[in-house]
Amino acid sequence: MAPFRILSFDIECAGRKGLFPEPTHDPVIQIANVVTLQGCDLPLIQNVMTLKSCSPIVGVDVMSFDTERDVLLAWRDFIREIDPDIIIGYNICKFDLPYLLKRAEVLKIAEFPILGRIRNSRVRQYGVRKSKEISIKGRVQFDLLQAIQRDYKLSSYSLNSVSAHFLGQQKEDVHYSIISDLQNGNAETRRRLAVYCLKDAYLPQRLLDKLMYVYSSVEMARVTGVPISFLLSKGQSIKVLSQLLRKAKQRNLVIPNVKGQGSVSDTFEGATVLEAKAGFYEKPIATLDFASLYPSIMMAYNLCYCTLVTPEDARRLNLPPESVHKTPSNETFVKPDVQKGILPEILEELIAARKRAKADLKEAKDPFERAVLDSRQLALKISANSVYGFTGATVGQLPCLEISSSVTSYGREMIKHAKKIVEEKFTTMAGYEYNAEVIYGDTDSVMVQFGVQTVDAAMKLGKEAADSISGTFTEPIKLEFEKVYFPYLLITKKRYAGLYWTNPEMFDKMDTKGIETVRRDNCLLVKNLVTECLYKILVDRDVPSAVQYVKNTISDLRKNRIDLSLLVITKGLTKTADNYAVKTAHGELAKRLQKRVASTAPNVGDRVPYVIITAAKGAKAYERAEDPIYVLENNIPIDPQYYLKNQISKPLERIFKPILPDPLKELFHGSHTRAVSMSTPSNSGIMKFAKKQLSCLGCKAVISGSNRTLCSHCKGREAEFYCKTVANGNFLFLFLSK
DNA sequence: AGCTTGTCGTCGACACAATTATTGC
DNA sequence: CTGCACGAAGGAAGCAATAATTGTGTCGACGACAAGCT
Repeated sequence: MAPFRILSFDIECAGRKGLFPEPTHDPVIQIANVVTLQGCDLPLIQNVMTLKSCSPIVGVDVMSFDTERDVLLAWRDFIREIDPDIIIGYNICKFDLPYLLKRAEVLKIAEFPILGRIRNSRVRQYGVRKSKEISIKGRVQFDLLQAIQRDYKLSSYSLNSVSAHFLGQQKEDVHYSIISDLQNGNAETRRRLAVYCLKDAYLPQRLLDKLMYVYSSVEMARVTGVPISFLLSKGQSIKVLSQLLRKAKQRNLVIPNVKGQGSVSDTFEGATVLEAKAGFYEKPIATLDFASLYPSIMMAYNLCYCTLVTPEDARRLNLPPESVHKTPSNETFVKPDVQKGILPEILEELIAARKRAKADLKEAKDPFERAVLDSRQLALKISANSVYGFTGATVGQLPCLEISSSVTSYGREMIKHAKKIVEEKFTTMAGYEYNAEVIYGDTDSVMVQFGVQTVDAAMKLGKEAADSISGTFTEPIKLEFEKVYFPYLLITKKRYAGLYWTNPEMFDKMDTKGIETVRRDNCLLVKNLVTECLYKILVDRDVPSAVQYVKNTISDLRKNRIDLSLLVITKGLTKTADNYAVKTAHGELAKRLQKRVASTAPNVGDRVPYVIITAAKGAKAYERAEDPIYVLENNIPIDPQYYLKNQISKPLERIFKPILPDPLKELFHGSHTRAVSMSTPSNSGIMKFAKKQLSCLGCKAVISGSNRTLCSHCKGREAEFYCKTVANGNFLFLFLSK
């Protein structure tokens, strides 16, 4: 099969100065395209289509046009000539594509939206208000923003920060307010804009390649039987439904349409989380996991829509007890010899295929092949796990709480059973050296302290326990020994940290769950501080050094020596400010920003970055939240006390609690807490750089006057250089959205 | 006039429930 | 292949758990103030 042709593109629009471009008013001024073949590193074609003249760029085909109409039509012709299989970009499905269509409509270019592969098929836009869906027949659209938002949890999803995260490189950020200036300048400034635009087309291609999206998407589409476009535009349930339909057709069964069947609004009981015996464990903790718990339960007990026996069915059919399973939630399902379920069959296939993929993965040496196989096994795992969720989705296509509540009820029994067996079997009475103790467990796992001192011994006992307990369950339910934590810091349910060992020689990594280190709603300062402390405690086993590190950080914070970027907190905006029942910092800030500059204000679904500034005593946090860039620009003082009290003290207290007798006293009381100063961020490193630079930030010429950042030549391009400078300072990308 | 006493409002501390965001599995 | 009439549609995995913050209510301390007493 010929390799896919992939087109990555980005458009720039001239907005009225400082505002987001409106497709009804503001023209498309540049389109950058990068064409690659799947599997090839070098771009096949790189070009830029611009309005008005533009200086040449080495290696790039720069095409200048007199009218916007010519630019759009040139792009249409380019698409038809290149005939790409996949069209990608960043936020193309919500911005670039609808914008182009709208412009063509405004300019009355009826012949523009003929981009598909079916002759004369027009590009169609579905949905008027909220969801814009554009169909280009025969070509797959793949929006990297959507993909990354779906697959990765990041603090910011700007192309800049995403590129920094995955590719280790940043783009040249051009402030939205100067795009018009660059366009209205000369051929040279338009060249600058073109380079920027081209980079925005190039980065999505790099991301697609690096994250192996083509492989994983094709695999996922293949195993679940949905089009690739569904993977980004629709949820999990469509995949399960697709598999169900596929299987049902083979069996000559029909699936009822139950959607209009009133509101099944009640919820069902989920999994058991064992009580966490909090503490710092300096003995190895073995972790036993049920492999694919919920799928194996559904297979073991033949749970399916077509095996469920309702009370009426039971009366009518009068089934003998030996041909049914009675679940702990008191539902009845027939055994496979009466009727084999569709869901177990789907799951069997998915799991068998995943096993093959894993085996292939082990064999594979070539990195390219490994990438394919790894994404394949991952796709199968995800598919298997979402089958249970589908049956419990009361607002979904085919809810069946009898199945989902049965699954969880079996799960609850099994984790309790596993705990009981471990604690009954591994005792001094039975000839073992120590009494084993289950210190924690969540849904499908038990953490066992066998009492032994070495990782090796814990592994041996773990394997023994897993094997003997597996034997007490129905096939294919299996308890596996997975890893050893040593040492292990258990804080509460769902929050712990430890060194993760899979072989007795060396630990694999430091693993943290639920703690501030893995949460996105903390500032970087807290995240870094907690990570560093845990590292010192768990890896170095040096508590005094961790304490000293905390003290130094507190001292720096008090003296305002912490970079502002480390103090930025981000939270997702889930609804508009008016719809919040209680006022929230990010919600109120979003409301204020909306009033300030509506075009750049955060929307629902965006993450809102903010810092806490000083204010009158007793002021609520939501009154003190402020946009980090606004804080920088206006030299507003931040509130170190807030960060000390509300951000870093509690998380540190929780971590040190099992280790130090009186953590608050040890960490927060002492000479390092005395040096209080109320300086503004202008004293911090980053702004010193920006304000007091003696050479011009634009052209690096030395400036004679003292209070200027730009020489007379570069005056007037402040915003552009501001962006560049801050981006180079490894700073702005952390929170500059859009 | 100077003191005592009672009332009233304010403030801070604290407990508690509700809301919100996020993660674990 | 094109044009027209007609009908349908939107669209969604789950629960358990922690922690921060807001909002509300209660309680006690404290000071201001006025009235009354010596």
